[in-house]
Amino acid sequence: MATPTPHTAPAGLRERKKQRTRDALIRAALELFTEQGYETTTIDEIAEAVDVSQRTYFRYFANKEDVAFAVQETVEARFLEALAARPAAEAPLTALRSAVTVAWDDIGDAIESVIPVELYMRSFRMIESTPALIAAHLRRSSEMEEQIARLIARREGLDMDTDPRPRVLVAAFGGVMRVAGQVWGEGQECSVASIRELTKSYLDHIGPAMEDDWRAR
Amino acid sequence: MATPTPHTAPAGLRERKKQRTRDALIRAALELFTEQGYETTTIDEIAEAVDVSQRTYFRYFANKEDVAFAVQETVEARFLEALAARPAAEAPLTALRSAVTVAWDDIGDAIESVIPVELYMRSFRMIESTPALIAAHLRRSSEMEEQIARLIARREGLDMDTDPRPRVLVAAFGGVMRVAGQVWGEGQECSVASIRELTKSYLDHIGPAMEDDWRAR
DNA sequence: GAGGCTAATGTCAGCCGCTGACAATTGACA
DNA sequence: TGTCAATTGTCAGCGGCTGACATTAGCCTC
Repeated sequence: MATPTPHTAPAGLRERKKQRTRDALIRAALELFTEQGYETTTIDEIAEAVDVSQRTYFRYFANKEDVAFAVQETVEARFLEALAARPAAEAPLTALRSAVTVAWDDIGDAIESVIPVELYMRSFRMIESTPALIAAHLRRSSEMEEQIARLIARREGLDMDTDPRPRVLVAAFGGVMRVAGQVWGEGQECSVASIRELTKSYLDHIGPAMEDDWRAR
Repeated sequence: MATPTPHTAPAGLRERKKQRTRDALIRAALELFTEQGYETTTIDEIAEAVDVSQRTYFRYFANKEDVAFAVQETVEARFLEALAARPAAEAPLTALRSAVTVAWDDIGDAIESVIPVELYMRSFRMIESTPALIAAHLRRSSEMEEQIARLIARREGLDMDTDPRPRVLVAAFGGVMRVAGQVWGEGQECSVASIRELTKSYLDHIGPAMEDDWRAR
């Protein structure tokens, strides 16, 4: 049995060329977005920077927003893999926490193969300060949470349609992840290690946050 | 001292006319959106139905999405008022729960003064099945949650920048509210009372959902 | 109640995101 | 090398959205 999902480089010249165009579009778009702003950047500019037609851009990305989340997509895929690999004995929240911790190690390389981490971080900030991208980000996150909740429900042998607990837990988890991302984006330390540690410590607050009387202690 | 916020009818003819145009645009838009779909409806159609120019539409609403959330806006305002009025002695989650319960009673009338509740419900379903509107809905919700978290933090005398608990609790609260809205939209019972009860019972799950071992029941 | 003021509206031109259709180019494979 | 299929470019066009300017219509004063 080989690796669950290879993450390998493609074979043919045609395929490699496509990959290069795609990566170039991502780099150019993020560079332009972070430098002059998302709204003021046009698709024509992105396409021109990579020397392809506007129509070609839309053959790689369905819309203007998508290119901003292309890297995030791989990050999320890695996390889902890591979560699915957690032992069934772990409690739900523990499994989520462990999966995040484990996944971040692989993720760094996956990001760096397309863009420098520093650009990834800048685009993070850009997303959080652009209303249209915030909306897209949240929608993506909620789809992600739906998948995660399904996974958790299956682990625990629960029916998501009648038991709201998977969704509720995952909603809290997702919220914490989002906040962690924001704080990381605003900070100075742009290493992958720093966001991993930030996430871990924030996740430790999920339990205590639900107590009734916060003023006691 | 008068009522905290009047919700009264405006005075001048000019003002009343504006209000009527606005309401007519909302009604026409929701009717068209729910009947033939959001994407396939054009602003020109909405404007024509109310017999105004397309440009006028954009003087009332900043974009195509906004008109779909016009009613929701009043709903949210009522909730915030209700929350601010809760006694300081209540625990955070209790205050949220009580505010929701109290607010729904006023909200029914506020909705009905613009559109029939049945249309409100249909538009709810429409929003949840339209990707672009889901994104907008989530962004609005997250802004709402930010406000709520701020309110909660102030009640408890906490600093939101250092203490993540307000955000985490409100994230869970917001998630549950969203799920309750979805379930209500998909159901048959389109009364305001039904969504109020649904919300109440769902909120009761927030505490238990955070336990470590769900299989211990 | 006539006239001036200002807010609301209509009209027009134009940018940009996005799509379908068709032609031109280029890698793949016999 | 020649055929086939995939990728790309070009073009036309729709719909969301905006600025600019002219027109209309409520408001307020004398």
